[in-house]
Amino acid sequence: MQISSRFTLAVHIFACIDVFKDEYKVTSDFLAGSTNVNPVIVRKILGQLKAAGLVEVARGSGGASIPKPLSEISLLDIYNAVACVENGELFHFHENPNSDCPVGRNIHAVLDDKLMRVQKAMETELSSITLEDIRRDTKELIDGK
Amino acid sequence: MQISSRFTLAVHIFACIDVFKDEYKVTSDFLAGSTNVNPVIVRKILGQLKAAGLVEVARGSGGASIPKPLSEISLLDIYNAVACVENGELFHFHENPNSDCPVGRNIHAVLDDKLMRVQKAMETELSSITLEDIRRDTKELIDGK
DNA sequence: GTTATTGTAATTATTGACATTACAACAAAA
DNA sequence: TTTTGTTGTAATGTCAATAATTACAATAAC
Repeated sequence: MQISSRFTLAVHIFACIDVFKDEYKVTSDFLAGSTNVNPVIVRKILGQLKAAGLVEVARGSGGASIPKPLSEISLLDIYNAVACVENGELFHFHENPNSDCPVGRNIHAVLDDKLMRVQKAMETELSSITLEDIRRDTKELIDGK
Repeated sequence: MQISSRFTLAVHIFACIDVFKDEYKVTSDFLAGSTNVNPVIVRKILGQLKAAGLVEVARGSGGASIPKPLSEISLLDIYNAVACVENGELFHFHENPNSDCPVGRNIHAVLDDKLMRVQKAMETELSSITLEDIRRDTKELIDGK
């Protein structure tokens, strides 16, 4: 299975909020229009980002905003906020290896640290990219430089 | 979503084949016993590993074996063989960003290379671990050192 | 108060994972 | 050559996650 599109959606949402913050009120309907997903899905993602303190959402009056510098929000923050993997574990281990078998009894101990290393490598790379990078590259493309 | 347990299952299967190769005929039923998953699932995984040239399976007479040195089979080889992610793409991108929106039109171009970097970081780490590492650590635990 | 919007529940469709039953194809031993 | 054990594969079922959609109460500004 792939990592849920909630993640790329969330990044798209951040890019929109930043790009359009001065021109429009960036509502869930507006964001649904740009991402082409249902407004309710957008609101769920905004809810998760809000719970992580990464966005502010104006109830009633409407509109989302980003309450801190883009350089302080990494793709890892977003990845964690939208909870793409259960328990934060990238690999799904088969549930009940047979403990009566020498291999089944030890497979977890053998594999766990290695899988963790792989996961950390991925998360480290995610944490090295921030929304400021996204903003810069998006602006460059939009301005057609 | 997490990466399918087919991956950890496959590694478990390799460990079993190696550990028990001299004592038992390692059949799909035997492997099903150690992993605690259905023998048909084991056969499907063995089929994928066989297609990738990572195992040999004796039709009729039964039993699986590993046709090359453990040090030449990496976790990345296994990961690719069992096809845990579609198209080899770790991240599922939302399908139809609105091309009438400056952000929707450019989000792919902005994100693709960054996501690829993250994916490569993970795959590089996977490729640095081989079945020889698994064999060594498994043996150490089984022998109680 | 009217209006626009958010937060959330409920329902549905679709997809992948994994389990399970069943059986033909196959290979080796009796 | 029949018997036995095994593989490969199809068909079916269950379960969980994703995502779309409808509906509506709670909220905030005008």
